[in-house]
Amino acid sequence: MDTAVRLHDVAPRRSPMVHLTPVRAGQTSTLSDLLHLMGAGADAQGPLAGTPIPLRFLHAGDTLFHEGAPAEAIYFVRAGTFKTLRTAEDGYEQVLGFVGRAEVLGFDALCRGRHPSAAVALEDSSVYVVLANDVLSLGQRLPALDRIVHLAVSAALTHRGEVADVMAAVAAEVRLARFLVQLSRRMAECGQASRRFHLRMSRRDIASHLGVAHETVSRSFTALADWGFVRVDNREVEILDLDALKELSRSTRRQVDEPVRGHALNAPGRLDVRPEVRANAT
Amino acid sequence: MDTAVRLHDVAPRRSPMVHLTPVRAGQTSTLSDLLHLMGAGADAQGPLAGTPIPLRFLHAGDTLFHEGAPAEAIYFVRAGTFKTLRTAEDGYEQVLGFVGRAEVLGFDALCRGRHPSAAVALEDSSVYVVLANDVLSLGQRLPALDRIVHLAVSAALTHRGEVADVMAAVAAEVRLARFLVQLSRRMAECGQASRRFHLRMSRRDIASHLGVAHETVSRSFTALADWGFVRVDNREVEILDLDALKELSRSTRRQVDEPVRGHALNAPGRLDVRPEVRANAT
DNA sequence: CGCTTGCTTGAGAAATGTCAAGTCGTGTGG
DNA sequence: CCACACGACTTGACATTTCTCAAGCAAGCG
Repeated sequence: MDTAVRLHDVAPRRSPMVHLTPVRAGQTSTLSDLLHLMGAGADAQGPLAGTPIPLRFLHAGDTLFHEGAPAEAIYFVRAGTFKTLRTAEDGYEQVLGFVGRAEVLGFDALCRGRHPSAAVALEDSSVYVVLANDVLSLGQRLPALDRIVHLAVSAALTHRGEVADVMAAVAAEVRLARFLVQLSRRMAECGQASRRFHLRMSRRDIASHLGVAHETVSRSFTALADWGFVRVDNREVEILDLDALKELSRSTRRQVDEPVRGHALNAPGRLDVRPEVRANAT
Repeated sequence: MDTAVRLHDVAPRRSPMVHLTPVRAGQTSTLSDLLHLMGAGADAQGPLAGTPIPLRFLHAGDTLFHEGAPAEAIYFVRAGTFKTLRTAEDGYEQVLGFVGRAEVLGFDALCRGRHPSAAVALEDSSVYVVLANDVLSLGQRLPALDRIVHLAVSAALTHRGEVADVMAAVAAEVRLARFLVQLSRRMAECGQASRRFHLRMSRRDIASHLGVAHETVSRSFTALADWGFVRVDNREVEILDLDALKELSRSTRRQVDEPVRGHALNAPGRLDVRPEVRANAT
């Protein structure tokens, strides 16, 4: 009770305007800066290192690119967070995922020439803009760029694969648990606090991403909090028991037949791990 | 009734051993062949065009690479079909997607050095093997290779984005409809028959991919057939009314608030479009 | 010929979707 | 500075759907 401060004032309400290399809107940065961001600082040498790379600044809610827009460029997130989404005819927004620092955006547009999904900033953000044509031509002359593109895209592909895991869980609390564990891990990878963080996205966005109704997300948050796994205050989340959260996220759809030739010790429904859970619900 | 032949004997039960450049198991092909497969035949010139590219042949059920295996290479599907999946601790297989001809496999392993997912052949198949190291080095010397890698990966990213759409639908029939529409479109893109085809995957695989129980997939198939949208015989599927199927797949989770500023003409639940549906169920 | 695997169908229980109401916080405008 | 409106979030109650368990059928294989 005393270890944790009031969750309210932990994170700034808006755009924690990160302090990086002092660059202002409209100003361009260099290829060297981009390589540094992507962790390829060692390769940031050579004659092309000074090649200017445009920056683009966005405010919370701004759209980086719309669904269906022509593929002009790919983007590397320098600061901030984005959501990628597809909008159905009736206006329903299907959130495909959330993208943060040092991740790539818009690469999926290359194959068809148009963006299959849109990207919207969830907070004040900035991105490096690499024109679609330059991706190949620059990459040919500077292997380091080619390399970071490969790595970033590979990571994006991995990340989108994890979406299926999140959406496949039967119970809504499991989906949320998986989402939080994933988020926590990604925060840690970015060098940020992984036990307590500020959700940049709304409940509705999370709901869409998990494939459930937003009311269910609310209820699931409450459930996780009741079980003592997390502490939630609006968009402020503190993970109290990461192990329990991971254990919960291991709950899978029961594999009906083919009882895992060998040991069947972990076969029974994982959901019963926490009897209190369903018991309290009664 | 007479237009359609008996569905049984339409497609071969096993491996329709495509007749391409006559290559036998163990034999290696050339970079030029790979470029041709990927639709970059025009660029299949130059001194490196003769660079040997190993081929690998797999039987139905064979594993191309396991989850967690070191990233040794990426693969381009020359013939056949694969499923990519992640296996949970209790043995549940989460199917991430299905990959066919001219598509890339294993690229998501580059960023971490290990395959985050496994790939299993659903029929007798063959793939071009490009070693992880060669992806960069060869790509540097041969822009055409770099290009097809970019395009193929972009397509893979797009494809994984569509998985969310499939899994997000509320009703199971809608998920199946979206899956079938997607499959039909991809078949067409490969130059194959898009109105009638043979499912290479089991009901269980489909179920995992859609995020529902396999019994529900069965019921959904029956439902689609009852409505006259498709005709199903085991794994043989014939699409009778593609428009209806597309219409059904447009059903989205109802967008509760923010009634799409402007026109709300298409707001009401799409599911009521087919009254017979729920009516017959009673 | 029996076995295994894949698929279908049925029935009950449990979970979520949906609709509805109400709280809270924020930004706007008087 | 305050009142107000608006959006985000929470919680409740009910209908609906799916999950789960079970049984049965058909086909392929040893």
